[in-house]
Amino acid sequence: MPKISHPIPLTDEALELIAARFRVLSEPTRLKLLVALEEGEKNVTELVDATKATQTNVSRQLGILTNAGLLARRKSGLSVYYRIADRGIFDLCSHVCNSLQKRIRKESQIFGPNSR
Amino acid sequence: MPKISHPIPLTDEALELIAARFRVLSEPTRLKLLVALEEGEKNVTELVDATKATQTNVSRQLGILTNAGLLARRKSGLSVYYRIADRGIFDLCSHVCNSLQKRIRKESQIFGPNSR
DNA sequence: TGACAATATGAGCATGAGCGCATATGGTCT
DNA sequence: AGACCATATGCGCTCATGCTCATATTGTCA
Repeated sequence: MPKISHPIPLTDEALELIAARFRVLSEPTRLKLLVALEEGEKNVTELVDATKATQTNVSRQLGILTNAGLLARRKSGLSVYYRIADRGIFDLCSHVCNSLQKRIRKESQIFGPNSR
Repeated sequence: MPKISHPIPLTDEALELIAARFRVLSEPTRLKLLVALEEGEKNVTELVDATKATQTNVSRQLGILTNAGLLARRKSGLSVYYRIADRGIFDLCSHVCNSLQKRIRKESQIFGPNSR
């Protein structure tokens, strides 16, 4: 079992920052916004339509994502357009997806390969 | 801007699961436990020492990590040994670290390379 | 079996986060 | 300026979560 050498020493403060980043990604509404923005930038109204959330909530979550550095804002007339600022998050998501799939496969084996 | 084709369709339920996984990783205490276990398995008492948290809290967080599938348990006499069950989390963490470093570098540029 | 050690768990408290309502802010057009 | 639209924000409610104290559970050993 090789010990991973971290690029950064994992002090309490570093762990705090990492946890904060994960926390930003830990809400379905915010993930939904990120997914909606994957195809390209959208304004708030479009995002409200895409996510079926209220305008208030969408604005709030966009704010959180933006000052976490995940989104960027661009104002144009009355509208504000948001876009992904850190595409690395999609890597994160697909890693998580793989891990979840692996786990689900493993769990379904417990009930036998040909159950239900 | 290429559209990423997700291995899994990102339904609301899928996003819920992904968010839940991120939520598990969004607490410094739990991250500290994962880091402590990176070098190899440890029992609860050792983890209490390593993290300076209370025994109650360590047990609780270990429980959460375990039934998220990130840790595995092994009982031996009075002790219970925990180990990393999904080493992919360290990839996740280093991705986040890189992303955070990039961001910090970018922000410090705003104040000029020779500020402070 | 009884004493003891390691771990887990129930109850309660305090804090934080998501959400909606109403309203504020900032921009456009006539 | 005034009406109107898109977005942001203060306030309050509710629910989830982390934490601790006390206690239960499980295993060991004399």
